[in-house]
Amino acid sequence: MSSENLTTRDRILNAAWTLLESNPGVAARMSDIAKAAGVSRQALYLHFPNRTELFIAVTRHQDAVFGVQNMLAESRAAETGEARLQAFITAWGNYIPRIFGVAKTLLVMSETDTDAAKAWNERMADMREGCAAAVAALARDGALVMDEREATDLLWTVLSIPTWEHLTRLCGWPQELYMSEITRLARLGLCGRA
Amino acid sequence: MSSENLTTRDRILNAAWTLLESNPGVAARMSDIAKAAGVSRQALYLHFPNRTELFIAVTRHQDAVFGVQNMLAESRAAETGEARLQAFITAWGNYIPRIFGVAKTLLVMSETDTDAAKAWNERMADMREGCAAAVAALARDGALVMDEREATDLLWTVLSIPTWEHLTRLCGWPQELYMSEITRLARLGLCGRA
DNA sequence: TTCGCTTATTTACACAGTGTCAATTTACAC
DNA sequence: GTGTAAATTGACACTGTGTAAATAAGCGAA
Repeated sequence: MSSENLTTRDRILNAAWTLLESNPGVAARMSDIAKAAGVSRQALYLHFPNRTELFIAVTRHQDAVFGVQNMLAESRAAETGEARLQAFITAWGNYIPRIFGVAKTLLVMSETDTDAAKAWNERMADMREGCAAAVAALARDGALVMDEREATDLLWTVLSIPTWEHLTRLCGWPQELYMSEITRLARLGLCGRA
Repeated sequence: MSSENLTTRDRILNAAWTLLESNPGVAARMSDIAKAAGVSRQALYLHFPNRTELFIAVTRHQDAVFGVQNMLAESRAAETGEARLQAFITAWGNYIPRIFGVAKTLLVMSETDTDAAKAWNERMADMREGCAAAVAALARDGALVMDEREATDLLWTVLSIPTWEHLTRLCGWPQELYMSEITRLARLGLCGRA
């Protein structure tokens, strides 16, 4: 997080990012973000209308920095349905830990803040698209043992952020174990075999 | 929710229960609870030290009213591991919708409130006991295709409240579909066959 | 240099909601 | 009646968000 030669806006985004990541689910205070960015609290409001919009901007910033689109390109290129499922799980499953802190905060805020909910839902709808595409590819191959719509819902749920949090944070699973078990579970659930 | 002939404490608990259930995840305001209970806001502090403790008391109240213990008795009585798993999933899976509103609120508060987190974790630890017992019964029967500890974690996650919320609230699955698919997924994941 | 524009700072304040306190009332038991 | 517990009333401190106004600093253009 080099803070030289950055616009004030970017320094604010980086400060918020760091704070959210260091305390997932807890909405950092505007004054703390300002202090971390080396800026007055009021300056935050010069760049973002309110705290929620600032946090939403951080998620967009993350997506831009990480290049989500490239990330999912491999998944789209896969030949068979099974390969596509595998690629999608790999891409998304390894993306979660990078965005977890900010995402969790937005998820918690969604409960009480409609703007946060809207941004969160859009993000999750995008993710669901990826699930639907993988499921459709499986169906095309005749590998799907259940209804396509329900299969998408199931995959969407198995790959959800709360599921990742439960297994890695609560159960203490290392990321590799999460990946292998989630992959096994998804294959079993959708195709009836691992 | 008959409100006659009840102690003030119980009227407060019922009012909080109703409010939390009607808006899951949103911590009702003390003034709203007081109004709903037909009592002054300050009266709440005569019976509960603070809002968190009030909400925790509501969950205990729910457990008492519903009789969780009886609920799990059938599960404990089952002969085979498969029967035990089935009974546990049935009992817990059908318990979730009854407690969801309050539980969700406590879960959200857990993020920022250590007392709420403590109460929530204890509750979830109890639930995990049930998972562990079912898994142990499966292992005794030689029906388990994976490590016992990991199997417990997996079942615990599949049966978690966020998973229920995702499938029934976000995906719109009716409770019956949730029950059948979760049962299938658990059997597949733990035993390798449905 | 000076003007004008943009950006940021400082200080102040309104507002919501929790939790605390003290004084007072209500109601019931003895 | 008197005493005691439960509840009410009204006030206040505290935290944190968002708004507002006045001021300062930097910078390009005339």
